[in-house]
Amino acid sequence: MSKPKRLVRVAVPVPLRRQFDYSYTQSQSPVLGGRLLVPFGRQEVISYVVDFPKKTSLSPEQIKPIKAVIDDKPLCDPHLFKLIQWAASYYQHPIGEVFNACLPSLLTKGTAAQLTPEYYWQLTEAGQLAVPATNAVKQQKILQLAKAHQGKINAQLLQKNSFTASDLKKLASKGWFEQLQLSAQNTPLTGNLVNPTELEPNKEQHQALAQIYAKQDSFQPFLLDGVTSSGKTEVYLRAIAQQLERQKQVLVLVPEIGLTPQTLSRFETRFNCPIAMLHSGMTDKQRLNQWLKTKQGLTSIVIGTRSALFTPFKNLGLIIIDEEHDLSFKQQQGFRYSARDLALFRAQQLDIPIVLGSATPSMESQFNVEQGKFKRLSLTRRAANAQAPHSKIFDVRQRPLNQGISQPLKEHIETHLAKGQQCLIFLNRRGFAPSMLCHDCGWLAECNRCDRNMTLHQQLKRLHCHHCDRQIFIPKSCPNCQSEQLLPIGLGTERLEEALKSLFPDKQIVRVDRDSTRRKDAMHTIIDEINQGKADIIVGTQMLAKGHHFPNLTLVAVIDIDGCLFSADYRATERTAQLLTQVAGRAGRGQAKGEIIIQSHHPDHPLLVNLFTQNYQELSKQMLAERKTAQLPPYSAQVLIRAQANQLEQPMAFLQDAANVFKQYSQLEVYGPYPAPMVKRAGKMRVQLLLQAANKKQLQQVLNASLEVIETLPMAKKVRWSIDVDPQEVF
DNA sequence: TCATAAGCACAA
DNA sequence: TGTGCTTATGAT
Repeated sequence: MSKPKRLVRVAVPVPLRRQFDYSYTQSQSPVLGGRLLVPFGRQEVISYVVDFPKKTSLSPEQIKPIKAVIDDKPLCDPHLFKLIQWAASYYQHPIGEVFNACLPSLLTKGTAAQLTPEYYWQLTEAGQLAVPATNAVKQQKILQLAKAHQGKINAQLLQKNSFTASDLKKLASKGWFEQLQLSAQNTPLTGNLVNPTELEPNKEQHQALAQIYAKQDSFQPFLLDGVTSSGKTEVYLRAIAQQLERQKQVLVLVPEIGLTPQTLSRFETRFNCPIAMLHSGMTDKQRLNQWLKTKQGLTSIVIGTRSALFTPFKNLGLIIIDEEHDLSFKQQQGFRYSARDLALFRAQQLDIPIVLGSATPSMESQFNVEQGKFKRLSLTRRAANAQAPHSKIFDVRQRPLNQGISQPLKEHIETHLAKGQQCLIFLNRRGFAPSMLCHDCGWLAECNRCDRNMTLHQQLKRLHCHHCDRQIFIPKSCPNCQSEQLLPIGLGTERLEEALKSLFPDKQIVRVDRDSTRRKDAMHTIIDEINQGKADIIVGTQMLAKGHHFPNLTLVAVIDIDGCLFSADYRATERTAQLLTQVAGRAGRGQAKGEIIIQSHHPDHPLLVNLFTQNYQELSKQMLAERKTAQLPPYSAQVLIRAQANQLEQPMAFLQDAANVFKQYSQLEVYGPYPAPMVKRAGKMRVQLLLQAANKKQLQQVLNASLEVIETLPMAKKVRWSIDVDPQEVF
């Protein structure tokens, strides 16, 4: 008889929908939601405690003892722990991988969950008076930097100005600086957290706030539906202020590219409290520190992109989701969660209000308003003196286009420029040209690993596949017939910029796309330049569509939207309408009236006509009605099973087997399997299977019952497959 | 005949 | 997913 063992059930970060049991000794004390080091196969891995089972179906000799306990206190509070478990089950994703995706990367590697002290450098009296040698340029610059910041240089400032700690250590050895510890505990969380403001909310903002205030202690989702420049941010700031005064913390989620410096500085000037801004330039250590501080209640506001949703809070009082319609809230690979939807779960659990803001609300949120789950708060008036812009569709059929620009558009640009105003030319295609063609034999530059053309980047002198990242030098001659007549095909932002430079030789033209803003801080610099009036014409991709505020920008021109008007995906209309509305919203945010011009070969297309004779709000009512008639989400629920392998036959066969399993459930509609919109990507052949049920609950039931069977299908091991609950791109 | 690549099973 | 074992391929 073996004596009963102490058992612990853990989640291991492997793609297995299974949990594993280990034993531990009396001297070890693992905690729920804490980490363990366990032997796993031939390795040792970090794993997460999810349960302490009384008994197990395994025989005692199968159970290995744990190697070590890493945390003596839980990493996740019970709420976060429950959120993670719920998310793993809802998105049908292995729970160990979910833990890994939710925690700061240092914690997944086993780093202790302890705040490491942060240091800063303080300029000494000797440093104040120090005069470095004339050739010691770096020393001079560091001293200048210190003097510009009250003698204090912290790690961020150091990094931002590309100095290193060893530079400072050298100066410290001269006695010019001393290193001091920044104590987290001394940051004030009481007293005057909110700085006064002279901005008075208008009537609509007032009404919205009154409703939010009224629900300060209970779960209530609000859809803050406000046209561009109607002052959504001011509503956020005041709603936050109210929670701060009650000693509560606030979580603000923003889209990936929406972290505009302007919005951030508004937060910083308004609040006199520690704000954790989780941005991409942060080191892993800084991230962990902000995470730990927030958990201990040492920060008041957390602003971050989708993964910030999983920050633990001591006392969370409000969640805000800015630009809630934005696709970047849905992770598109691995653990495919929607931060917006999980935020709702979190708010419900904590019984706190949540505000989803957008000028172009998603169909899902409007549906929730319709169902009475969300309360709509409308802001219809543009702030201050801003007038609604005037919009026109230019029919470019049979008209000559000079690099995509029609003569009337050129004249409109001239008119605005003549008044000293700025123009934004929008083209959602980066690079010089979408492809390259041989004039003699018709050869086209295609990616050999994907079903797409390679984009021509003239500046980088490369052909670049935007789908698999393959890059090659531009060939001098055609690989097929050796002709040197290789021509760019189509129009990208690089080429448009070049064309505008020759059309308006005496004007300043800047380009804003992923390529021109790749360098660190480049975005910031460019935005500053635009606001200082150093740019007359701005060429940009959707990067510029959101959130930016350029007071002197009066003309927005959309060069080529035709490609977005026809798509098999039912969500394409919604996305195009959102994009156009957001881009249009950049015009006329200052005193002068704005103008929007859309060039199209389909000027009678219902989407364009409806968008401009009505507005997004009206159009979205129609779109919602169409979804209802067709029983498409949000009036139904979908899951997409994706599979890929080297040959098309394998994922096809697997998904056919899977489809046969799913077809046994009468609640389901099964569509497919069918080849993915881009069949070949990065050398893999991709196939998908779409499942639809009347609602999310039914879909969950079927998935829970059927995935065990799917996993054991013989083909399941031969292909790489994944589950996408509430998919964003179906066709 | 050896060396490397591809396929496969398994994890408590 | 990472590992190690087995099998296939192929160059010399």
